[in-house]
Amino acid sequence: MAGFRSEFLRVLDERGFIFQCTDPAGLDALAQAGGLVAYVGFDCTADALHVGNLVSIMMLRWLQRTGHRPIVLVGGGTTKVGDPSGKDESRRLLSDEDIAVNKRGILRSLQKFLDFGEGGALLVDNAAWLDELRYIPFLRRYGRHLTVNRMLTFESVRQRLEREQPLTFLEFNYMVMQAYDFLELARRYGCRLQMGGSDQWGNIVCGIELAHKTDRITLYGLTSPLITTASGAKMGKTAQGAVWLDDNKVSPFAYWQFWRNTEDADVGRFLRLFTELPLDEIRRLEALEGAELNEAKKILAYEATRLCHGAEAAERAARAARAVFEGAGDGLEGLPVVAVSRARLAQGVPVVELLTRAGLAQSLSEARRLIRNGGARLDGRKVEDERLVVTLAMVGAEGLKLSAGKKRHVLIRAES
RNA sequence: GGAGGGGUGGCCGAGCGGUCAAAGGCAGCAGACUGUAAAUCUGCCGGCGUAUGCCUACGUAGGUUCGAAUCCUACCCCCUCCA
Repeated sequence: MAGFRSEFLRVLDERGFIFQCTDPAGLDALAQAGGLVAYVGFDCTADALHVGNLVSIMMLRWLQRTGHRPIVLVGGGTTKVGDPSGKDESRRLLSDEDIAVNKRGILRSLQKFLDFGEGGALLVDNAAWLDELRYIPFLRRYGRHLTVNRMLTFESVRQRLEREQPLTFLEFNYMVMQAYDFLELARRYGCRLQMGGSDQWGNIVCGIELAHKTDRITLYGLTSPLITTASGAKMGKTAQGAVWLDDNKVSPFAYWQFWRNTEDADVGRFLRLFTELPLDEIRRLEALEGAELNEAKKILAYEATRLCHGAEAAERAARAARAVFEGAGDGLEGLPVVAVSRARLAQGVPVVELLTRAGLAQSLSEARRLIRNGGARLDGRKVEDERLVVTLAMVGAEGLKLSAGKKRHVLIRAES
């Protein structure tokens, strides 16, 4: 599918964003003409986005950078229905309040990547039209164009049926809602393209077909490959769950570390997808071998963190990493800080409690185990006694580095 | 509506009156080896805890028993077949 003429598709293609496209040539021409409006939908099930959403976000970012207009559709309405594509069990239904909170968080995550200023990216909530949809008129107008035969062939549905897991009518309607969203966005904002992960293909196509039948307009769909790590794990899921793009949930230091720990085989691919470095630079970096490749990982970590948290935070994270892992300089202030009151420290705080508070262990028992396994350290020295009590003097003015294993570190600070 | 099967720790999955905080696998955490990689090996892996100690847990609620994840009753949920 080489030879795109529009900058937008060329970039996406070269960087590995394209999995399927309904009509590459047609879309290319449209993009070439300029002023393309495209959207990606995010559901509202959490109060932030995570690394798993990053591919879509980067596609929107490139869209904007190459002179087009991104629309972010949050599923305030569809979240009330629940996407069956996840193939797990039905999702829990959220209240309006949850959804409102989540929407704000999602916007917060996105603002770092997209410009929502005048004439820029648009944030739209499909509750605007879905909430007041009237059943009979809707069925008469759109239901006639959608055949169950067709819908049953979609992957998301087929999987459920084959696995003999229940698929409720409510969920079955998800794709209808999403199809209608596309149509509605086309009407309201002239949106012509929907992008998403490869699991969204069926839903996207459904919208394209609907729009063609009702409004006789041609819409386009573009999906990105499902990103897994070289060893097959789903991207962006780690120990504590998702790697969030929100610095309140995942510190810039932890975010930087996430990228730094990329598997060798993924470095090139991730540089293309998750940074904006020029391709020849990336080719040079991914050609590095053995331990040299670590340099590429640091650059990946820096660039990815910069996009998400800004240059300054990325810098601090990089410095903290150098201090912690290479013993170079004092960049410890870049570590996530856990503040403990002076008064508390004056009385003495058990290390196990500190470990738990710092999020390095989930319970006191786990903290204890960590110590028994020899994984807990204070300023680099192994904690031998699980009953150890940390005092104000130990923390000092500089703070005290508390570590769980080689990779998780936190700075304990006294606070008045 | 009828008949049958099933609900066990984050997931899968054994257990079917005591020796069960519950085999095994996956995931996770830590240690060793390395390059903050991968692979491999070792340990840990409900909570509280100085503790051979206590608490919570095998769908829910009761009951039988010295003792129940295991037996009985009711209820809820899921699946299969029949109508």
